[in-house]
Amino acid sequence: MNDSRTRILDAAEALFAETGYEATSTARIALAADVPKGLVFHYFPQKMDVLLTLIDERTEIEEPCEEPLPPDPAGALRRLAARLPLRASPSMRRILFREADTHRTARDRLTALNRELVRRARRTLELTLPGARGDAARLEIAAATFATVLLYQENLFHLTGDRIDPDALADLLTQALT
Amino acid sequence: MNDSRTRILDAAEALFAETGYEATSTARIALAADVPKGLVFHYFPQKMDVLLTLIDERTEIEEPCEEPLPPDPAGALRRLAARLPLRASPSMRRILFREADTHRTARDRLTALNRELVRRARRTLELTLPGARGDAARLEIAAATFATVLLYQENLFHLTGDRIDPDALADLLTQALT
Amino acid sequence: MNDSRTRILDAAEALFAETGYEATSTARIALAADVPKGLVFHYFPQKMDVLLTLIDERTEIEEPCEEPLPPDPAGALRRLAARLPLRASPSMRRILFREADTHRTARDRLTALNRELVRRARRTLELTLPGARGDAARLEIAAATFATVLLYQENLFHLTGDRIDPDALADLLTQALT
Amino acid sequence: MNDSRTRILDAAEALFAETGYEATSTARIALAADVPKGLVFHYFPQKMDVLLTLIDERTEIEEPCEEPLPPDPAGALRRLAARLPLRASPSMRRILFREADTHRTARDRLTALNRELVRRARRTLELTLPGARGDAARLEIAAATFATVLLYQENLFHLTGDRIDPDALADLLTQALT
DNA sequence: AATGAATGAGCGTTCATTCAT
DNA sequence: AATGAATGAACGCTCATTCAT
Repeated sequence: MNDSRTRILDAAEALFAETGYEATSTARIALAADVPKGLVFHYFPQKMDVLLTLIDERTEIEEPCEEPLPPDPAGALRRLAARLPLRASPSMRRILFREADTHRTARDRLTALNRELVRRARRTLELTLPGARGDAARLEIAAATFATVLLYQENLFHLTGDRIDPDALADLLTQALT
Repeated sequence: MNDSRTRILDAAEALFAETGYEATSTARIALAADVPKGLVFHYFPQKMDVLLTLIDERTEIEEPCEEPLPPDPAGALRRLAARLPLRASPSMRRILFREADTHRTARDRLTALNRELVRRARRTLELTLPGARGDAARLEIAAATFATVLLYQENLFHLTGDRIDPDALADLLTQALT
Repeated sequence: MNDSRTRILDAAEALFAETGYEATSTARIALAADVPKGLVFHYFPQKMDVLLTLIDERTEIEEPCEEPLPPDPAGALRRLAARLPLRASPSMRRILFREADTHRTARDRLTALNRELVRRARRTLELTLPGARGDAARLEIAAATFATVLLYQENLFHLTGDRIDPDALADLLTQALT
Repeated sequence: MNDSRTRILDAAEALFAETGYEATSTARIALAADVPKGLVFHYFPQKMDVLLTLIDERTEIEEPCEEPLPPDPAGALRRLAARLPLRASPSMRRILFREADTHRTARDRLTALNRELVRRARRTLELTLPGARGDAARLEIAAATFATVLLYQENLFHLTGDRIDPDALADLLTQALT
């Protein structure tokens, strides 16, 4: 069965997140996965394929679910934060951010994610704050700010040990727009 | 004179920014700097010393200058954004962000920058919005958000081509707190 | 049936001829033959067995046929050239020549071919030039030369695009001996 | 000094001749040369460069020396055989022949050599056998035959253990043309 | 007979680092 | 201070071969 393949991906995910793609050798991956070195290349002909497969199989941007929004804007934004449309472990997020700088596939995925996040935040605000629709520019800034903070949460936490509470940020931005 | 040393650092800065620290060999640095391979190790006994030296000599977090603040909060925040207290070339910024994830020195420098940014934003808001001092938590969120956006702006631009206008964000956050 | 076995040998023959035995992997053979990798080793327990089998089954040195010789020596030599007693495809000939340098089996086969060629040329000359039998040494040189040219013709053509016309060579050597 | 480089080339020459280029690992070369593995790549960035360098530096087609020819054609051909215009050890000749089949550089060198040999043999015969100049075709065959035998001497010897005496061949061909 | 996952030795190559000069 | 040959560990990857099914 695909036990070995999964173990290789698990090990790679952990090691890439911890030390980065370049600094992680295929031998270390095999060791951590407890498989022989050659097997890594049986499943992933090139080392890069391990990274691409991780991004492909372990980050997914969810379809927007169109269930009714909470009527209040802060509540709606809070729900967006809670259901960040990126199904990916913290490890995968770090990998995505780190490798986006040098690997197109990671960059493309991250770009798409950012775009989607902004789009949803904007839409949420438009629907729940009909009065603010007049000031499109302000609304856009708020959406982009919200997306940025959500996106870089993981990185920031790694830097400072602190997180910005998305709920509090949602409240703050809502207040700014009303 | 120290022409060679400077050329080595210049070359390393460009290469680290472009391909990352791990993927840049000392031989390539020497080649790009047009110095013999051995000379790199004359000035920097370990490859890591090149990175440390770059961070040490080419990124600097400015001392808080205590010149009088503009009286209005939005104006004061705007000035903070315009004078991001990080003296570093675009290349050095990319290096700092990229390597912060895996190299302590870069992380420490970036952590310090973030901390300083938050501190200044908080201080600015406290001084210009005396009425808001009562709600320390909200003020903190606003400061942290402002710092985060400033910090990751460069990254985001590299990803998406869009920037969040810091002035507009300053306005938005000010409004939220009043 | 033995469809797979034949396809493996066909693929190996083409690949060995094109890239050489050493530079052809069993995996490539399996791929070209459109059979699973494991099957190659089912039929040929070692990679070398593929080469040995090819030489064994696809090169054959013909038995000397003792049909009456043309009476004139040049005509007789010409017929020998026209019926080079090696039944083998162009691919197999290239394999034989190339691998003879390093693999005993190929060398043995090629040695046998050369010996047979010399033997026939000598015999032809002896029978058709009874007067020349006195000078065995010259006759031997002529026979060996004829054999060499026939043997390396293919190689030379591959190199230079030129062929030595065996008929003309037969004429020339005959004249030298009369 | 270049002691190591020479030892690497010496070792490679012997091993390539014995086992062929593909079947000779760089590790074996280093071992035989008694240098560390890494040094091979210091001098020859790619394994192929070892072969190319050998061909470049250790096979040389000499300029035709225009000293007066012996007046008799057989003597002149004999001298050509004795001074085969290829300065190359027996090892290098085997390498040249073997790798010519798959490596363009070796093929080009061998082609040039063959062409030059034929040219000289033709010229020698033309000068010493003015009467034969009328029959250019026969003269060409004789020259090509002589060149072929000289070229493949080494290979033939490896196959059969026998050599064709070039002097005797020179005599034979001369006789054929007179 | 047929399959493809598994194995580990070995390959060509890279590389940070050392060191004699 | 400056140089480039030397070094050997480690890298990504290939490969013939095995084996359970």
